Amino acid sequence: MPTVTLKDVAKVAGVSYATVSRAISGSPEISEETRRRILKLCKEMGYTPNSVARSMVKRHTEIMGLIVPSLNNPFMSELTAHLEIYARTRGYNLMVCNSSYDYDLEKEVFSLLVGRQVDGIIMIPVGHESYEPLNALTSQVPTVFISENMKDYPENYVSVDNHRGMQIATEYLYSLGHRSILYFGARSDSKTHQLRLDGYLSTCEKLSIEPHVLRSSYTRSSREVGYAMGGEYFSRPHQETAILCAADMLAIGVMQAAFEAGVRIPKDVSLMGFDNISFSALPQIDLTTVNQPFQQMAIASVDMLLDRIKNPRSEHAKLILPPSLIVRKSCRALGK
Amino acid sequence: MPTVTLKDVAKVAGVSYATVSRAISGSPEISEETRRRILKLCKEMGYTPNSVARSMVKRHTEIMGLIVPSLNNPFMSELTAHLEIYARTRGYNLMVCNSSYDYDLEKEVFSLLVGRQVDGIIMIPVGHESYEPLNALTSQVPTVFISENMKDYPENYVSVDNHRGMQIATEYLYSLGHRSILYFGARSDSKTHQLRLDGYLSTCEKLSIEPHVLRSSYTRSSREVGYAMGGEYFSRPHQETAILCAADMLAIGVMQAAFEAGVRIPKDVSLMGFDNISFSALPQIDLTTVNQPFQQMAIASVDMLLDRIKNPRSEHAKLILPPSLIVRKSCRALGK
DNA sequence: TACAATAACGGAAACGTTTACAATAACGCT
DNA sequence: AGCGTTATTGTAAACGTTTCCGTTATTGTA
Repeated sequence: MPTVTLKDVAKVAGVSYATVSRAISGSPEISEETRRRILKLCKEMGYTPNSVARSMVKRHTEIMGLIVPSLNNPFMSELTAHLEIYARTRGYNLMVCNSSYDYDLEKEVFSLLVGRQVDGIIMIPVGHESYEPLNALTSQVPTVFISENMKDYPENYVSVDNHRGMQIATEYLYSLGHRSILYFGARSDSKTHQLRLDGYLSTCEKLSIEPHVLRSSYTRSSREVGYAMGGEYFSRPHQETAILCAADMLAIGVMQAAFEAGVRIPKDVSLMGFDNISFSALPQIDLTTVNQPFQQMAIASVDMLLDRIKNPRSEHAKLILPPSLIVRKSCRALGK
Repeated sequence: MPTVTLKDVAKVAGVSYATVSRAISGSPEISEETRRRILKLCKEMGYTPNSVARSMVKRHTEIMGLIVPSLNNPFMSELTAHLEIYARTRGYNLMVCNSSYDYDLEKEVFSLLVGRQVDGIIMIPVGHESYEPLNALTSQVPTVFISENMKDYPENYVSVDNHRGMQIATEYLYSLGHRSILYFGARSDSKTHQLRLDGYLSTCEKLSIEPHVLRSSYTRSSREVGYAMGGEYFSRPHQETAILCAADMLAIGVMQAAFEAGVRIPKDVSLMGFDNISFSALPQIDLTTVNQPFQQMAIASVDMLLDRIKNPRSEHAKLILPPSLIVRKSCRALGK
């Protein structure tokens, strides 16, 4: 409890505390002999540098803020794990905040984090129509988004190629013989979902098949939403042979609704997701989906942020990672 | 980028910066008039208090450290979410670290966090035989564990009553007519798993049925481990009518193995888990299990930590929350 | 009117570091 | 011997707050 400081060490070492500081910081302007002596003393006295004091003078904290809408969603938590682990290898700790899918809360925690003097912020934004209101915030501290961003407000972000991903998915379904494909999406106020929808729509056009879109009034792609949408859909007459969901969680909810409605997957209807969260690999779920390269995204995000911290005045950066198809058992080929 | 400080505000307000400080901190020794004037000015100038500087003089950071073995496990991530949200309502931010189930890494990040001057640490420990090696660490900063702790080294912790939970589970299976119950557990070097096993064992004895225990050589209760254990089990002759798993993730893995081995749940064998992670409610899984009250545990943990921060010299505290039975569809009653 | 009490504010120290600058010592060179 | 270098160390300022203490102005009281 009685924390030992630089001064304490200096006192018993009989040197000035600048010397002690130099010993620990690995400064060259100190003799090897005294360095060893002091380092040994530090160990003995149980000295740990106070990084708050250090941050005070160095003007940076070596802390990154992370804002996520939720941690219950495996997509977020898996990403968070990668983020934290990689950031730590680069000497940064993560201060994590839930925005709970709340737009105001998101802004609030953002400000909170800049007050905390984080060196930068990584943010998985809740769905926004526009990023404009965030600009006042992001000008305060280097920020990178994980997810697409509005074109009219270029910012730094890394993302999977959502448009391409849905194209891949749609084409896959088409190649299986499906001509009537229903798209299940959340409300499109998020750029991510807009791009996914566009990917589907444009591919339909290219393939000359008619698009069918069902969009939830909710903005979140949760299991509950998928369950509700699926329930309603299956309770009415329907003729689509495949359902393409904007997110795995949605698909898992749909699967649940299908199960309860007695429609079998993939026998009666094929089902695809997007994200490739770990649970979609469960044999009971076994969802064919589009992969997001989580770890790559995490690494790219912190690298990008690091870059912007070093070089805040640089051009806005973006990195769009390629998605890939993960074939499992939730889709079947249509006999003619 | 040119951050505005107290002094800047003071300068344009024409007061000393002590006055500005008083205005924001809500000190009584300032006139309402100047306070309003200064607060308005702060808004205009976009001043945000530097909490690093504040921490420097106040000697606390209002930051809690959180150490978890993993975030991929829904048990951890759900808990983490609750922890963060509740801590924030109490004015604390969370610095999250993965120990990656690595004993040495756990100690390393612990030290890292105390260097960061966190006011306290909440820790979900990787399984330990003994907490003794941690004592050197926990003496440095108030710590509360989530999970049972060694009896010989009393520490602060909150936990679900693991013993009682397994007792409930075993009795439930018994009440369904099962007399031959297999216990699937991870290697027992964690107190949690020890207590769960004991709960099973003692209940077997009470009920006069013979216990059957299969323990993994791995310490983690992951889906992969459950899958491997289940695969091996189902590939040999077996006669147990029910399998009781030490954790939901384990059970989900077993379920996968059962599926592939052609054994149907609950028709051929009943299956129970422990934890009640959100995914166990999926209709495709629908696992009967024992509930851990996540939110209660989260709230209790930060309250307990807050308490110890205020009062470091107090008695060690512990809180054991009652588990409850969650009946779903993975167990069936045995006809005689 | 004089004086004590109080309200409002300013000055300055302190928190534990880093670092620019100054100081000293040791050394090599001419 | 004197001087410039260099290596090593010390001194002190700075980072942005909070807070103790002192000062001034204002008010109330006798």
